[in-house]
Amino acid sequence: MSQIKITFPDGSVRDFEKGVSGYEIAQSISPRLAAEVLSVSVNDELCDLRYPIQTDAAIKLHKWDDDEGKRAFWHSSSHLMAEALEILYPGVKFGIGPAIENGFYYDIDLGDKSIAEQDLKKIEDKMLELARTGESYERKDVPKAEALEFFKAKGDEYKQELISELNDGTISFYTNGCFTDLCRGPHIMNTSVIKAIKLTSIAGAYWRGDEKRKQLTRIYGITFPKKSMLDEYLALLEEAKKRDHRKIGKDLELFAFSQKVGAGLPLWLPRGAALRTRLENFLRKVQSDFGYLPVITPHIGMKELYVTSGHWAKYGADSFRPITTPQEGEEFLLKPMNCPHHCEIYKTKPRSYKDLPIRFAEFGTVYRYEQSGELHGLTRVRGFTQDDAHLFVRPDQLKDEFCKVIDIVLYIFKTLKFDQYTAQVSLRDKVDRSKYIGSDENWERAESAIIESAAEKGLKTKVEYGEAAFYGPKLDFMVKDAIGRQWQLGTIQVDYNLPERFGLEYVGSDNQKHRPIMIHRAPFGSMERFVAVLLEHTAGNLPLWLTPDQCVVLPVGEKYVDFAKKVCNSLKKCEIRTALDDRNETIGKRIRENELKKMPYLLIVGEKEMESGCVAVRQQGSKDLGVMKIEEFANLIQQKIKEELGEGILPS
RNA sequence: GCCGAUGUAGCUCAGUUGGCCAGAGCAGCUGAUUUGUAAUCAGCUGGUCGGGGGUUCGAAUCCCUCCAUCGGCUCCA
Repeated sequence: MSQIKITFPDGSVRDFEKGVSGYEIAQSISPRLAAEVLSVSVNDELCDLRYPIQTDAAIKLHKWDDDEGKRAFWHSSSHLMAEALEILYPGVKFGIGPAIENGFYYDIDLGDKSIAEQDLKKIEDKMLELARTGESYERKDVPKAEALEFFKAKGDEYKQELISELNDGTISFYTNGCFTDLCRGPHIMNTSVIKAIKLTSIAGAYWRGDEKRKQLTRIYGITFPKKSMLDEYLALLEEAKKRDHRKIGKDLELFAFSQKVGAGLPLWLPRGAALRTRLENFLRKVQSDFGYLPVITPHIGMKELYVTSGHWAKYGADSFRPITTPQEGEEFLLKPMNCPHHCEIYKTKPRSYKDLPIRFAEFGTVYRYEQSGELHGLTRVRGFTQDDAHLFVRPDQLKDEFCKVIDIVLYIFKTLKFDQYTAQVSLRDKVDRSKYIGSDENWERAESAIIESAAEKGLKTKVEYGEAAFYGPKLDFMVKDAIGRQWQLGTIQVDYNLPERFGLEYVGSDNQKHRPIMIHRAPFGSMERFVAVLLEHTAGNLPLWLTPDQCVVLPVGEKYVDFAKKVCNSLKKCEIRTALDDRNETIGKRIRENELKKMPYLLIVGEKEMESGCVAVRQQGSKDLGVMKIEEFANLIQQKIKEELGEGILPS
């Protein structure tokens, strides 16, 4: 009997019989591990636990705690759901059914039947019933012809399409109970470990993500090896809902929407407007230090402007319709972006190489007719304000300027404690180049400028193809919301195309005309989306420098109102945003309400405080900081704000 | 735009199978109370049940349609 050497993640090596499976290895270590293990990596390749290992190998056993373990568990759960569906809806056809970040889904075609949310319980029950029988997941390698034949006989054209794109010899089937699926695997050993099941939602999803093809029914679900884990997960979702910026925005009176004004057109309420203005001023200061020149441009522009920029051809049909005038044939567009206006500012006079880089900045409000189903709170709206700027640079300045923009984005993220961001390099689609304008040569220059700048700044980036803007590649900064959805915030783009289309020029030291390169950039992305994500991150407990009110003074009773007013005035003199709550309510009620409004500090004043010229300080979240002099409290706030804002940033 | 769901007072929600003038708590208003660290008491006001159309003797409740919102898909200059 020949032996093979198995290396474990800790570096230890043990001998096993040739053909040993991951499951048997787990068993040899401990029965408990064998019970918990879900999949195995053999030489970094994910495998079934039953897979016989024939040569020396490094292995890693995956349990629930590993992403790989969860994936096998959820992927197997999607097959279990498919089996239940096949039993409950005979003749159902299957698209794809992968594991996702939280759970799994399966895309199905029910023909002329349909499925509604109330049917999910029935499917869950069937799944549980099947899971309890402990069906095993059996793998079988299948020749392509046989695989095609199988799904042809079954009448499932989706699987046939998938198989037709695979190479013969790489095709495998998995069977659990009466359900057999085309699948690469790996899967868990059997269904008995699936103890808790929740089918979460139904959605339409286009076959292969193509809106021109048939829409299938997608069923989302999640499963767990323990009932208590499902309960915890559901509780977590409930918690996340409390952080939803739409709820916080309403509760704290930051913004609102009105059907009459129109969907996706946010109304900033006084407290929200104050918050947003502070964010804008924060960035204005940084930009001023970095040599940006504020400009202001109108909210509309001639249609011709966008024909020149190429936006009309690309987006015209799906935009707000042009505005007409009493003048025959005259058409204006609500501006969907600021770049063309800024190009025209660049062109107001001849530019020398000595003038560059030129950086025009504007908090520019733009309007885009987003699809109705896409609107979402403040994160996806039809009217929003970009913290926009366009940098016109010489080729030799491109990388340095790009890096300085990265510095600004990272400074903002650091100040607001966004430490969980992804830097995404958004490039052209590898195959389909038809949706982009400009020469390959310019695109390649732009793409390498981004990649090199990101590398120079030591950014860990993820490259995504097909995510570029139509006129150029981007470096996008993505941040997640309360329930894990990714949103693009900051964006930096290199553009050789618009300068060409607008005929932008500068005179070089050689007295010849040259074309500048444009950098489009918006570190927040948009004020709306940034505020939304900020609210979800902080659960509405904004940093002190941003909150509408920093503290509120609560006189214990009528006799102390005058003193409370004095306290307010002294704090206002120290530029501390102070509110007074002298309503005829009990102190307990006023404390409760101000806590719910997320007021950072409550200053309670009564007899003792009045005599000693002090305030009793209570920090949001029931923390008693004791009694202190008014100046002492003012210092505390000012100190805290300094800490929040840090050292600031200047160009290096 | 597509699939699924939801829409009752400013907010959170009752109103199960169609049937007397549509309810509660909070908020608001009036009055009493003048308060020491998360809800003082009493009274009052407030809704063409998302809009429109239909079925019916009768509609918040059933049907159609439009709008908005929520979860996805597609899209995102």
